[in-house]
Amino acid sequence: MPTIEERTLVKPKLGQYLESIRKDRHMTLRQVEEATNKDVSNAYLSQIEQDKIQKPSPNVLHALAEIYAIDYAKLMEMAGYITPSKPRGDDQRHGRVPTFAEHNLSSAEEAELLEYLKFMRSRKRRHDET
Amino acid sequence: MPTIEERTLVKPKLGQYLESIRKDRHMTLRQVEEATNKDVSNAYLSQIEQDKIQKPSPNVLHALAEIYAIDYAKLMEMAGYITPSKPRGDDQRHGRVPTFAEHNLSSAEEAELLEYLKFMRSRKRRHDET
DNA sequence: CACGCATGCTAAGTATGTCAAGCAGCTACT
DNA sequence: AGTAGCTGCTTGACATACTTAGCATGCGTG
Repeated sequence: MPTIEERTLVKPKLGQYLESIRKDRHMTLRQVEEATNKDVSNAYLSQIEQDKIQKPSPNVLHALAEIYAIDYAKLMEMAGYITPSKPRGDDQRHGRVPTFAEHNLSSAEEAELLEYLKFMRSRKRRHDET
Repeated sequence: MPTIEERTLVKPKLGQYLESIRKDRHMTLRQVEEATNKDVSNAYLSQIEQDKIQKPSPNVLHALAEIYAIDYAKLMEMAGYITPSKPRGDDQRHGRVPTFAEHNLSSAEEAELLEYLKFMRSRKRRHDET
């Protein structure tokens, strides 16, 4: 299936945008490579700027956003990712306050509890529901 | 300096988490595949749940977040992506929405989990083992 | 001129996300 | 027995992000 009218949907390309930003900051490809601590190699950045890479990974975009001091989410959008873009101040949907919220679960504990929950439920086949 | 030991740090894995959510929603791999309009194949979801995929693409995570009605940013974070909402600094006690909020725990399950948490912590006081 | 050497770029390779197809186990029904 | 339908899972192939080494051009020096 041909995608719907690619031509009319041509948005500002990620590559061009990134190149213009870099030029604006008066940086070379290798300077950016350095500045990002090799997170983005000069060769790779070149490919990105020429739109040879369709979707650079979010982490790469983040590195670039940081050193250029531009908006990470904007880059994500340009790259075709769906941005979380929810500064959602609104809280949980169900009024039920999660019991484990106050328990300061460490990540490891959380993992273990999840495991145990899985075990519990797998063992419970018979009478589900309350 | 990092307060916790990174090597033994076991975060709740993305796969484990996704599997528990799917089970909680009483869905099969293929149902999810259908629900996401084939954005996520059942085969691939299986691999994700078994942590055979290290970083599923954001778009895949978004599809899953949508049908499970869970937080996209949380999945992104779990997958190791940097989210626009800065997680700056080392936080081992992730402050975000608690994992168990999405699991529709029955009170019986809640009680049992609490008990198990108590047990875990009493056991860990002396020995911390994987 | 030649000799660096910095800049942007490319070619070829590696790593890994993703899918189509298919397999093993299980349940149920005739 | 079969056998049909789900279930989760694996495999083999492909697409593409990403790397490493190197190229070509320019731009200065001695």
